[in-house]
Amino acid sequence: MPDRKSKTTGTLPSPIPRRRLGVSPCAACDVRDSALCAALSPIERMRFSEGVTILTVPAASPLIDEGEPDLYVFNVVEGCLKVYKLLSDGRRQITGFLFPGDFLGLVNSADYTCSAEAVTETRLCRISRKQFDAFFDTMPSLERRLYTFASERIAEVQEHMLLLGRKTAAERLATFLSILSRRAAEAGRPADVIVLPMSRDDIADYLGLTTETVSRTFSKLRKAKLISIDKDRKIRLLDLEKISEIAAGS
Amino acid sequence: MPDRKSKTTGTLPSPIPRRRLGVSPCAACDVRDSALCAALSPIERMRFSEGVTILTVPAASPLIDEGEPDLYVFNVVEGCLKVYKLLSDGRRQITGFLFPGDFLGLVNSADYTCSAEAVTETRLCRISRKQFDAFFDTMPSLERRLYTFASERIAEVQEHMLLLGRKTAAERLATFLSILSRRAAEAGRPADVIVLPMSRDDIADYLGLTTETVSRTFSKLRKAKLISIDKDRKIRLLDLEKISEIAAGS
DNA sequence: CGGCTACTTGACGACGCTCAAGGCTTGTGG
DNA sequence: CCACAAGCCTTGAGCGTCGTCAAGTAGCCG
Repeated sequence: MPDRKSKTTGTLPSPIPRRRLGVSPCAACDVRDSALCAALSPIERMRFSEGVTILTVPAASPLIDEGEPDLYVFNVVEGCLKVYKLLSDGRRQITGFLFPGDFLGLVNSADYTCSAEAVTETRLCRISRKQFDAFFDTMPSLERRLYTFASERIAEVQEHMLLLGRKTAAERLATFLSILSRRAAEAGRPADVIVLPMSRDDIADYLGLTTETVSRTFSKLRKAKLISIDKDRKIRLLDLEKISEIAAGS
Repeated sequence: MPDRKSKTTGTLPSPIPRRRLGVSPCAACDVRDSALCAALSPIERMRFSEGVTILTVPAASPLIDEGEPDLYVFNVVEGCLKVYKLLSDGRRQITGFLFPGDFLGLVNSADYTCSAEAVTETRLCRISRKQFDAFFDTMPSLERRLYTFASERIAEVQEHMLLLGRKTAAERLATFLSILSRRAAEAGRPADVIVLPMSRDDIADYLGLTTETVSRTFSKLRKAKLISIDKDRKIRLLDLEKISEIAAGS
């Protein structure tokens, strides 16, 4: 317990200074208009921000472990997280990757139902579950938005269940690339260039495959001239339409 | 569209008479204390019930189709539904089975994101999405409970993603049996006897397997003396502990 | 009784996994 | 600046689990 705590919260550098200055950390937040907090009025956001701590988690560091008490919820401000479940023998299923604007804490139970770990260095804003829940009573718009997030999340995981249960390796990877392409476009970046922050291992555990199969399938897509693979895990989508078709099950 | 409507709502027998009698259909509802409606006060329930229609869907009849406008939400009163997604070539993933007390409509988007079909003859209470949403504004407890349902649902599908992505056939089936056993116990029935309302095909599409594999795996569990298979899809769990162990990944 | 559907079982094959080796990049220390 | 180690990724060979195809059985209903 003590060493775990040092691992998860060991690197909280700047938040207190910021608050001491009387400036809400939310004021300069990059994701405040897309994240959960977009539901808050300026005054509400001010109140909200009093409970908020900004923390930075280095790449490959654990943030939460399944089974631990659900003490905090998080907004991702910058970077990338992976959320996953483990079997006792080490088999792992990554249930999702979280990017800026995403909320970690939709499942509200006594203990965390998943583990989470930083993929790249990740900046988060954190608030205690207790405080967060308390805001509900006075801010119905927050609860509404939280429900909207949960609803969208359920739609997403339904798609992912279809992928895991019924799609081939090529279809899975094509789906993965399509999703990231769409997210890139939504973030205002080009839809045909994708930077993968995560390793082949992570992709495999997200898609229910092995590293080797992911690697082979990348090669297959490359040889079919559907993608090109640059340095630094950068993928160029050469035929977005065809990739979408494969993703949908040809 | 017209013929679909006749299929989904073609068998609506009793609701209007009931309302005419001035008796809320909720008054005699079997699931009103476990379903979403448990969040409502008697007065609220009265108001709520004015918008409610009870309908009965025969076994194997479609209720909603993915892509159709999201016009209604449902509570299952009696029976069993399957909710699923299809690929264009017919591959199917059942994302869940719904039983009495379960809510159909957690995903709130313009169109249905899944199809649903009755497994056995199913009694449902239906309300228009529009009316349902309108209740939120005046009944915060309803929204709170809806969020609770969504939260629990997300926890469930995370488990199911682990199953689909990482578990073996035997582990999947053992997990399925464990879940149904727990539900039976929660409903006050013995935990070691399970009646499967759904076909082997449905189980296969829920677990990401084929009928044949499901059948073979049932046989394997039977030969290992972990279960016995009676008539009428009745399964006796002979070693609940061992089944749970297998479900968890041995 | 015949036909239908659901389920079971067998034989075979394929897709993806396991095991293994090798290449490439990155960081570190001599 | 280079040598070396450690990861990460790729590729190959062989295997196994589960899918496919097919036949057979059992229960149900007209």
